Amino acid sequence: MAARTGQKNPKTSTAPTVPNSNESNASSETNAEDLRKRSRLLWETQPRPGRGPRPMVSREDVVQAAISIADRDGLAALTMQAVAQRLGFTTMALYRYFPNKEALIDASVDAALGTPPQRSGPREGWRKEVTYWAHAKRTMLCARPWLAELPFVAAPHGPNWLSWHEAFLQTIAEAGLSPEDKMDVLSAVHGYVGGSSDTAISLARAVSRGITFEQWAQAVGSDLCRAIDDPRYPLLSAILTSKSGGISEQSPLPARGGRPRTMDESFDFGLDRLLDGIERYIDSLPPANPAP
Amino acid sequence: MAARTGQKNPKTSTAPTVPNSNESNASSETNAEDLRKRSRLLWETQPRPGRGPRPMVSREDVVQAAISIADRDGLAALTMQAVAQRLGFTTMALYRYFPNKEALIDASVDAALGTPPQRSGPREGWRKEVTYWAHAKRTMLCARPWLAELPFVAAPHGPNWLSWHEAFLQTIAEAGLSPEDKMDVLSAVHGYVGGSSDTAISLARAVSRGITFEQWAQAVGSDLCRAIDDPRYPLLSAILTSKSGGISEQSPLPARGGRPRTMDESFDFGLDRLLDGIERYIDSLPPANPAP
DNA sequence: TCTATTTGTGTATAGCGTACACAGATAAGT
DNA sequence: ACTTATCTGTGTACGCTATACACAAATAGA
Repeated sequence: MAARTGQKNPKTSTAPTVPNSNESNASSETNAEDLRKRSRLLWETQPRPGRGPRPMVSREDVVQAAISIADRDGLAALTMQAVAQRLGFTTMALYRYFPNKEALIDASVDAALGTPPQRSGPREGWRKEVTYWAHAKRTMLCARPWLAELPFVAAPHGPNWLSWHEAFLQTIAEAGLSPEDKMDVLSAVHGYVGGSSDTAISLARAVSRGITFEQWAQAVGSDLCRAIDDPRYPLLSAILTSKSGGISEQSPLPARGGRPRTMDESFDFGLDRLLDGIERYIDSLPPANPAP
Repeated sequence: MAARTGQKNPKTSTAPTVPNSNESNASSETNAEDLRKRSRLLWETQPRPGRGPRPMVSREDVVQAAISIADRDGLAALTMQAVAQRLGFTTMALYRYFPNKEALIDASVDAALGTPPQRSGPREGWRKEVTYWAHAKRTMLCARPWLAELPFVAAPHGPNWLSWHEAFLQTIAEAGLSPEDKMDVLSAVHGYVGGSSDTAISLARAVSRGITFEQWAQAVGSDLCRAIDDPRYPLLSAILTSKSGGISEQSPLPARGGRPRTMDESFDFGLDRLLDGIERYIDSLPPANPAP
């Protein structure tokens, strides 16, 4: 139901070129309507064609082709022509499956997110479960570094995106938080994981393009090291010269305790701090009614 | 010094089209060299021309033109032609200032970051100082939502980027952390702020394009609300139906305490948890030698 | 069987980043 | 002052992108 809108020629809603005025690009309501349309395309499945010839592939196949291109060569290589070629199609044939590239990418992103790994063993405490979730998410992001490259922002949230949220809510289901606090804890961890994985993602992408770890580390490190002896950055300079002068083998800087912290350990350090704070908050809550 | 490399025609290092093989796109070492070149362009100032006519504008002017375009119309509007037109130039004239668009964007990003606001009053505790820093960073990101739109990742870190790091190190200078821990605390807060500002940034961009808060909230909320009554998302569904069935006026969900939490308050909630955890870590450290 | 509808194709277009050659302007060396 | 090497901005051109549009073949309901 609600499959056919009656309108014949929807006149794709991308910016209509506006040849006269290049100042007013906010087409008043069109943009908000756009968001709704994108979301609809992600969620609704078209109700079976009817009359014409069978499509040669499924939308799922198109998405898989797009993903495998992005996986191999990065987001820049993900062009309509590349996808079409991989499917043995003309470029324009793709527009029978998705109305534009944005819609194809929306679908590819959600498919690429995948679903979080199913925890099968016995349930452990919320803290361990959250840590598993965070690691799984980070691993997923690093496995598909092109997701972080997306220039399309505020993409609609598809089924898989929601499934990651659902999985997180499972991890803290028994922690005794209010519904609102659950959502805010989710936002906090979700935000931390996304934001703190940038470096690891950048490394993953570099490696997937044939750059060695050493080359990457040297490039990133040499940026930082420009601070050394620059009077604008006395504290940074002091830290960088305090032990090893630059990026060490494993991580930007060694940790207290002698052994250098790896990049993953730095991530876990921050995650542990955040979870410490959440734990303290949970402990501070009045013990409500401890039902079962 | 080190200004002229002697090489005449550097033969710009973008992918050389590779007409025969479209499989090997990792030009072995070229990519790592690229990173270095980008960094150099960001940091080194060309040593004054010599012989020819005076440039009509400065590199700074070009960057300002680029920023004002992105500020007004978003990253997609930032084209070489638009920048040139705003300066009264031909498109190709820009290539006398920056070797390619990527370099112009690198410079624009760093300039757009700006420097963190100078704290003039008396120094307060590290925790308050870190909070100020986080708010300043979040405000800056929301003021320039196109920064989050950047498809170019792993951009080199310029002077302003470092200045934000330096400012953070000031906030925790007296907290008694080891150099390594300082860097990891910095990474954690930096990551949290960046990752947790996504929603606010998305809103800022929508608003700057003429979408009202209500329209935006409805679009984002309706995505979430697809979870309701979907058997795949029982927990999410329960939360969404527990109080207000969707996104409220202020924030995704109301907070415990009756009044709904605003989006900014949700951000602060997560930040406070993280800082609680950091505080606990600091308190757990052996008191070393309390010098002054 | 007829016919409405849909698929994949072919062709065309506007806009993008940018390579290249050139004319005029400028300063260094004479 | 004159020459000349060098740098600036311009004009033109190219390949690539997303995608609008018209069409032929294929299919299913009438």
